[in-house]
Amino acid sequence: MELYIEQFKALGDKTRLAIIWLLNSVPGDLCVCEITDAIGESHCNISRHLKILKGAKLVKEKKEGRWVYFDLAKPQDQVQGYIMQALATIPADAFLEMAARLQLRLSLRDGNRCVDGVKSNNWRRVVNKVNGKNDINEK
Amino acid sequence: MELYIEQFKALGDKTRLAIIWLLNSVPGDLCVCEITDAIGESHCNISRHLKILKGAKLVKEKKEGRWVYFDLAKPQDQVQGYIMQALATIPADAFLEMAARLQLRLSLRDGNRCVDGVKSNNWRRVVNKVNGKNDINEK
DNA sequence: TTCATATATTCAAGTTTGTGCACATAATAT
DNA sequence: ATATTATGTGCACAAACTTGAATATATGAA
Repeated sequence: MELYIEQFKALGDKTRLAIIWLLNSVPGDLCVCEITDAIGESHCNISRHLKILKGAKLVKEKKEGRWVYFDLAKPQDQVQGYIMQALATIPADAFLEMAARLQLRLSLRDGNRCVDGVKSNNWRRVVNKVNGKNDINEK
Repeated sequence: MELYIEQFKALGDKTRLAIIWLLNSVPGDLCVCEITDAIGESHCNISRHLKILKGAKLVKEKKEGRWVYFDLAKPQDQVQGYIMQALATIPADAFLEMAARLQLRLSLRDGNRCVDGVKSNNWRRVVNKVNGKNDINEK
């Protein structure tokens, strides 16, 4: 019961729902800095939100040296199973720009692993290149 | 998107989750005062929580004179469908006492409609009678 | 070792939320 | 009309939440 409340509370936030949606949009896991650049918020904020999601057992983390990868957690019971299904069903409408930024960010990976920190030079370069063609990531 | 956030936020509260559970535990609808007596909080608080749930389109209301009945809302899309399924799956464990109070409260109905206000004399009477036998509703 | 970097945490605002109290509204009864 | 009753709302305040800035931790590189 307490866990359900914690889970619903964790999901009642724009940034955290965005994180969940990002994790649903890829087959594997995502690095903290990839999530940060895709959403475009400060890294400390993303870190905090990830901690809340982890506390609610909605995501699980895997450490690889300095990098920390997050993925959706396996449902602990039937209730959470339905919650995860609901989350997987959320349409892309409100997340199109963010989804494009994530794909761009994932193109920087090497051997399917993240090799760029938050707001790296590589990231700035590809963003600028894409911005020259269309207005992705434009405010 | 905003609606999903509002729905998750609405569900991230102990009292509101209790209200949803009560509505799931009966085939029909429930009167405000029945919900209030079953949960055992102040009527104004229950009223406010119901307003929040209604704003999130999780419950719908039906007015009958002075009495206002609430019921679970029909899902507006597939996401809410899964959310409602999750809610319907929440186990009774944490709500046993409350469920017993609701059944007792519903026994006061006349013609399947509520005829007693919050903390009525009838309610006090049946609660005292039951308390004489076991410790339901005991603090 | 020292430095750089990915991530986490502490602190201090500012904001939101939950609740008790009193009062307001609306519908019924007398 | 007045009284009663079921429900809703405004106010005030405490608790919880969100966030930016700075700082800390931890891992790897040189």
